[in-house]
Amino acid sequence: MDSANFGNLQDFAELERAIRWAFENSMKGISVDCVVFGFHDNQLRVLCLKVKGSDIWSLPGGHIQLNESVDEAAYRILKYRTGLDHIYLKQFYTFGEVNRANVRAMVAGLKLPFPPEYFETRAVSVGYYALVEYSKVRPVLDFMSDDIQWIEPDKLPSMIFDHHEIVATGLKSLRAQIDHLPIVYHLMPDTFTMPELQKLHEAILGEELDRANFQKRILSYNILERLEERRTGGAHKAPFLYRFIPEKYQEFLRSEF
Amino acid sequence: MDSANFGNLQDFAELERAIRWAFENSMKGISVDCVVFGFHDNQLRVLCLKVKGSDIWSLPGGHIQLNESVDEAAYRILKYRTGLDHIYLKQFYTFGEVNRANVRAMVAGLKLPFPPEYFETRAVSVGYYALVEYSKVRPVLDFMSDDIQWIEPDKLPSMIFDHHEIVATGLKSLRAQIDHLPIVYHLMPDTFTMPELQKLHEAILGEELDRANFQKRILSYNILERLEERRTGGAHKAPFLYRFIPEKYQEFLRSEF
DNA sequence: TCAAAAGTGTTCGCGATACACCCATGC
DNA sequence: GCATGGGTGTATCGCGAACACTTTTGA
Repeated sequence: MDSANFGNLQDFAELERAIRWAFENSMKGISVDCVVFGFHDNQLRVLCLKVKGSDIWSLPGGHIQLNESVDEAAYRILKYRTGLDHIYLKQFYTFGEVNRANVRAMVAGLKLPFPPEYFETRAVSVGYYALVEYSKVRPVLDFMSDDIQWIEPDKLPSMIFDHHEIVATGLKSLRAQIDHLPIVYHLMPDTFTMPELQKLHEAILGEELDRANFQKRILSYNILERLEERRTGGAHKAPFLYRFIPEKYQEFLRSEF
Repeated sequence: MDSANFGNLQDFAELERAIRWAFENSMKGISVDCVVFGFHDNQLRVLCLKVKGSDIWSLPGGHIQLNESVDEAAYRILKYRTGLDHIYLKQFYTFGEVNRANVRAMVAGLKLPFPPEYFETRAVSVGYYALVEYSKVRPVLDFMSDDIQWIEPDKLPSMIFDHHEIVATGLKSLRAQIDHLPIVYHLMPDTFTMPELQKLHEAILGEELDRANFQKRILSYNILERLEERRTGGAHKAPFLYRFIPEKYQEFLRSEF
């Protein structure tokens, strides 16, 4: 085994080996938590895991292995949870309150075959937010989680530790970014219409935008290609389909800094 | 002893006790590093420590005690180094590359009376930047440092680990902040002239600003009080003295968000 | 034919920029 | 008096907000 992966474990012995491996090959007292944003039904949503045998939910997260950077840990955890590579990922804040995450207290009643030292009484967590295309994600459960859902940030259920605050802070960072960077193309399917893109921006910002001005602003970035096709089916004028041009996007980023 | 403090130690035995105490009462594998900005001689400067017995410099930093948050650790370290309380402090990034900080390798030749486990082969560091008033700081040396200097960010000497990158990233964050927040009042003395404030902004941004427009923009924030006095002595019209009004500043912050 | 929604053009106002002009001070 | 630099006013430009008008589509 060369990476912490608790999925598809055949039996308890194998699970125990995996946990032991993770303990021995990970940094202590520090972890990574990810706010994974997706867009579905005109709503911005966050990927949440239900902690097995409880009504508490958590964000996908995990420890940092000794042989990987913090960024790499975030990528690995996301690949494990979503099946996606090359995700847009951004570190936004590190959470370090003394009592924010007492794992040892949390697992105390579970009668696990490990000494208490395996679990931390305190951990600092580096928060990342990810932008993923909802339809491409195949959420993965494991021995710690018995449900996984896309939930709107303002309708979160009871969350473990300070994960509620982590989502709030991550959303704030995303909002601050979107004002001057068209990063949201990571959240859209390959082709989309201008009204669809506008709905995404509105969902992130939590406010309505002017149609005409939105269109002009986005097109002025010169990172979109208008296709010949249109999206038919609505009882109205068929909107054009657009596609992001990654090379132009890179060019735009360079011109900004 | 209730906090890590290596200053004014009477003898080696006491120093040894202090190090042992810090080892036993601190989180492992994680630390805090601070980019302390000051303004002097019309130059933005960063507080740097020279590592004892070497030509390598470092930023003020340290470990996080078990009973304090990461923010509190940063405040404690800064108070220890500068003597200042109530410093403006902002977390800006967490540095987590695998090989960024191998303390064990660094101290290997020093023949210290501690087993290797006392020193980390890997540490993640949470970066903070601080804004302080140069003239009020009384820099403090200790057993790890034999010089302390205010150095311009683009004239840094050889720095330990990735501290060069930490300064660069911190400066970038400060620049991004200053565009829409007049936070720099923490860097100025109680009273100052408009040209002096402009020099500070120019030093941070690395570019010249228009005098008239700068004045109008700053005054439009309504956080400055113009005093009756003027700064005399120059071979030219005597400029007005100004003072920041903390209450108005707080009011401005609230109106922005 | 009509309602709904997309596409496009025009106007307005504010804020940033550039720059002009006057004022005070030491040499 | 004059060079230097501070204080203030004004013209202009660009961008975003607001909104009107046209076009297309399914029902």
